[in-house]
Amino acid sequence: MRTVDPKTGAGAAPAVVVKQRADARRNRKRVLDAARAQFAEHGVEAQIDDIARAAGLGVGTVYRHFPTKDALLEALAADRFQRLAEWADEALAEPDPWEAFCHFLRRSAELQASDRALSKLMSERESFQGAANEAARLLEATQAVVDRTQASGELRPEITAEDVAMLMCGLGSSCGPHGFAGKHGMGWERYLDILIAGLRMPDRN
Amino acid sequence: MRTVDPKTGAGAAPAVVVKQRADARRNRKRVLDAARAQFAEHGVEAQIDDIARAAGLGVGTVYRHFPTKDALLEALAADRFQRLAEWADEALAEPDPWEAFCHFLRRSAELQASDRALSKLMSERESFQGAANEAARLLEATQAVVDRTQASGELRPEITAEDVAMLMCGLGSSCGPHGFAGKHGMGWERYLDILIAGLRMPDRN
DNA sequence: CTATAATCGGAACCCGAGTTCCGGTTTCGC
DNA sequence: GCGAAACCGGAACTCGGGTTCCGATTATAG
Repeated sequence: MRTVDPKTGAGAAPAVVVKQRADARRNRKRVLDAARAQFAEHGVEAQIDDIARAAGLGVGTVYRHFPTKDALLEALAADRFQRLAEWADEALAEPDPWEAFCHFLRRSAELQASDRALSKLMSERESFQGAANEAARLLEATQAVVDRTQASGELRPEITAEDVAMLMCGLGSSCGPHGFAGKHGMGWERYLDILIAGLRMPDRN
Repeated sequence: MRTVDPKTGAGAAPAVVVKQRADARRNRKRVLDAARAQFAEHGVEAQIDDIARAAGLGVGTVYRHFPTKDALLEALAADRFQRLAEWADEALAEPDPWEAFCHFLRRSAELQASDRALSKLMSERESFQGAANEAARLLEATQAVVDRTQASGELRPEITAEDVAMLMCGLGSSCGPHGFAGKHGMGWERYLDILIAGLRMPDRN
């Protein structure tokens, strides 16, 4: 029987998964779900043991599916990037460019602020080895939204997708549950409002 | 001989330091300097051993002056907060309120972006036990600058000192040497420009 | 100069968290 | 059903990094 290299399987492409036992597939999902929750709540310092317990499994099982803590993190990151990229695509389909742009930012901000680990990963990790493709795709999709909004004359022309990513990273770190804003009972909305005002063409504000 | 409780001595108030041997005083400063450099470069995960080596001292010496890694971090944080607060005070003395406000932000941003540990501390730490006073003073001083700038009609009226702090925390995490911006070769200037535009009264942009 | 106490250095200790290992269990093709 | 191949659980291992300890060293009072 051909087995799947866990390293590859842990990445994103669900393409070549060959013949995995039913319980294994089920448990992989459990691990992923538990890990997402734990990382979101405790940040990257969430412990594998806790993830395993939350998933109702042993640590060994976690490690069989994801050879390393980093691999697990990357798998989740890839997931997130993918979702964000989808949202960017959806924004392209909305009628009003500026509205779409804001909506995209709003959804992203909400996601970022609710997940302590993700923002840290995005703003701190040296590279997203396992999620590099997804990250690139997200940036691309974001650029499309930026371009469209600029074409409508509502967004400053010098803004790039990288700027948006950078700003959203900042939002994640300072508005997350353990960030400065979180500690002072402020929401990410304030941050986003200021940011959006800064991005918009001066004559439209 | 009355000895100084290291815990107290490690804080900020240099008031009651009674009779410390000259070499001890000298070494304390060395530790502080080395720690500042190491933390700035490597973030909070800089190691005590490395700090000691950089200071040309043994680890024991470091621990005699600062009973814990956290205490050391707090001492440095207090320092930083104090400097920032001074800058805020200086801003109050500059003639043009808006210029002064921007200058203050610019200096702060530069400091934040150059120090990996500081921004993490500010945006992530549960509480600044040892630096709580300094943090409060900084917030107060910042509020004064904000008030003055708002009075001049150049800064949006709903902005608070907390907003400014939150935004600068975000800048620190995403524009530091290891943040998103740093990895993409972007500077903190872009971030700050957008931010300032978002803070300014719409009719002045 | 000498005594004494503060200070220094760094090897050793400790502990937490990621990772490995292997006997027992479950699934699936025949 | 049956047996082999996967898979599971969780105790045990490893290792890095903060912290402690104590004999050697050095500064200061008298």
